[in-house]
Parts: sequence; C-alpha cells; structure tokens
Amino acid sequence: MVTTQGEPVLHGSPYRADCPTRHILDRIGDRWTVLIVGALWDGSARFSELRRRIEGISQKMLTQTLRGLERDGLVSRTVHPEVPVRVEYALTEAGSSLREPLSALQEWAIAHLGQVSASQEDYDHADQPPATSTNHDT
Amino acid sequence: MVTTQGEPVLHGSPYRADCPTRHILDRIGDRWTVLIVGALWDGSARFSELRRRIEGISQKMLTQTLRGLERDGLVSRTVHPEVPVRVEYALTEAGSSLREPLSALQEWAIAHLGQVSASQEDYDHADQPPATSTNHDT
DNA sequence: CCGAATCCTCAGCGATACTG
DNA sequence: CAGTATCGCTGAGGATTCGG
Repeated sequence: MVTTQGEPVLHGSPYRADCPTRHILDRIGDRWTVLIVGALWDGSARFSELRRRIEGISQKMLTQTLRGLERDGLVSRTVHPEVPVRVEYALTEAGSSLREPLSALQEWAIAHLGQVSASQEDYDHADQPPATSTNHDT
Repeated sequence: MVTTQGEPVLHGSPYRADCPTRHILDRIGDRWTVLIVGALWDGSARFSELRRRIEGISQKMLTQTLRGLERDGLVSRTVHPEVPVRVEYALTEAGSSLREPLSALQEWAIAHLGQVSASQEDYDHADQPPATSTNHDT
C-alpha cells in the first residue's frame, strides 16, 4: 500500500481517510492483492502454483500479501502436514464477493483504456511543457 | 501509485502487469486520486477549494494528482484569466463514469468492513505470533 | 516445499521556499 | 491564488539467505 499510518488525523473533512472506501483501497490498492485474488478465482492453489500463476511476484510479497488477505478473512490458508509440507490457498466467501466490484472496475478499465491512453498522448504532445521537467505520470 | 515501470517484463503469465485492470489500479490506487474524484462529485471546484475539501492533502500532491487525472482525461482544468488567477477543476464524462465502479467498491467496503475488522482481531489474537515481529498490515 | 529474516534501493510524499 | 522546484524522510518491496 502507500502508507496508511502517517495520517495527521483530520477532523471534519468530508473525505477523511477513515472512510471504508479509502480503507479498502489502501488494502487492495497495492501492487499484488488484486492479482492474487484474480489468480484464486481459478480455484485454490498452492504457494508455488500461485507464484507461477502470477510470476512477476517475489516470494516475499506473495507471502506478505497472502498474510494480509488471510488476516482480512478474504483468503483461507490450509496446511497439509505431509512430508514435504503442502499449503493450499483459497478465496473465502468474502474474498469471492470481491469479484463483483472488481469486475466492475475491470470493465471500466477495459472500456476506457483506449480513451485514457489517447488523452495521455494528447496531453504529452502539447507544446507547453514548462521547460525543465517532463514530469507527467504520478 | 506504487511503481508501475520497474516491471521486469513478463511473457506468458495470465496475470500480467499490462492488463487494463492492473493499469487502472496503479492509476487510482494511490493515496489521493479517489479522494479527489470523490470531492469533485460534488461539482467543480477551484484549487484552494479542493484543498479544503480534502484537507489532509499537501499542495504538492494535489497538483500532482490533478495533473495525472487531467492527463488521463478524467478531470478538466479551466483557467479563468482574471486578476487573481482562478482555476476550476471538474470531472469530465470519463471521470464521472468512474463513479459507478467506485461506488460498487464503496458498497462492498461498507458491507464487509465489519467482517474484515473482526477477522483481523481474530487473526491478531491468535497465539502463534512467531516471536520477533508484530508484522500485520501491509 | 513453504516461509521467515536481513539488507538495500528507490520512489512517494510531506515541508519548505520561491515565481507569476 | 495557483502553482513549481528542492530536500529529506520513510517504507514498499526485490534479492538473497537460512530454517523446518
């Protein structure tokens, strides 16, 4: 996530950091959470399998993000005490329910990506880059 | 956003970083974008007004995030060349259309926040904190 | 095979100061 | 009022290594 705790604590602003949406975005706004949830839509998977499914993820972040999801009750973790330990991860009901709003976002993304990209091109090719910096993007 | 460009470039993974959803999440996953969009649901506003509406935001991040949104074509920026310069920000059509999926997320957040918090409590009160670290949260 | 611990880099973001 | 430029801190997160 981005930071989450450095908040100076506000008072009466209508867009405070403690609104549920903000909270959830802090939770799923990181690089990997959504990808893991997406990977688990295909069914439960073991640690290594998840690593392969997502591939760009490091072992550390996979573990860390899975722990977060488990803590939130969105993902279940089942240890099979076999000889080489086997661990299965799966979406819980709550985790599965995330699919709805996430799909909405996904559809928006698909529907608007072209337009957004075009707008970016347009913006970047404008002729008033105030000298010094090419500081587009966040 | 989180990083977005350090990607090692993958090849055949089904959850590549270049999927539209991932892209959009990188865009709106930062600390302020969603808050600004939310603040503009109430109608257009000037720079200072936005600062007041959001309040926790620094001048730098407000400018930076607004630039990003403008670049993406989600927010329009209108300069009124009056004596003290006046600048109005407003959502574009595309920006407004974000309200739908964002509301879906919001509703999910509201519906599940309690459950998630409870799960966290539960998780944290488990009796196997492997010593050293209290490393919950992302 | 699953994961924890350590190290280190780099970029998000706030604070501050300066322009038009 | 509406920015832009610079500096410094902090923490996300990749690489690597060790344990069960």
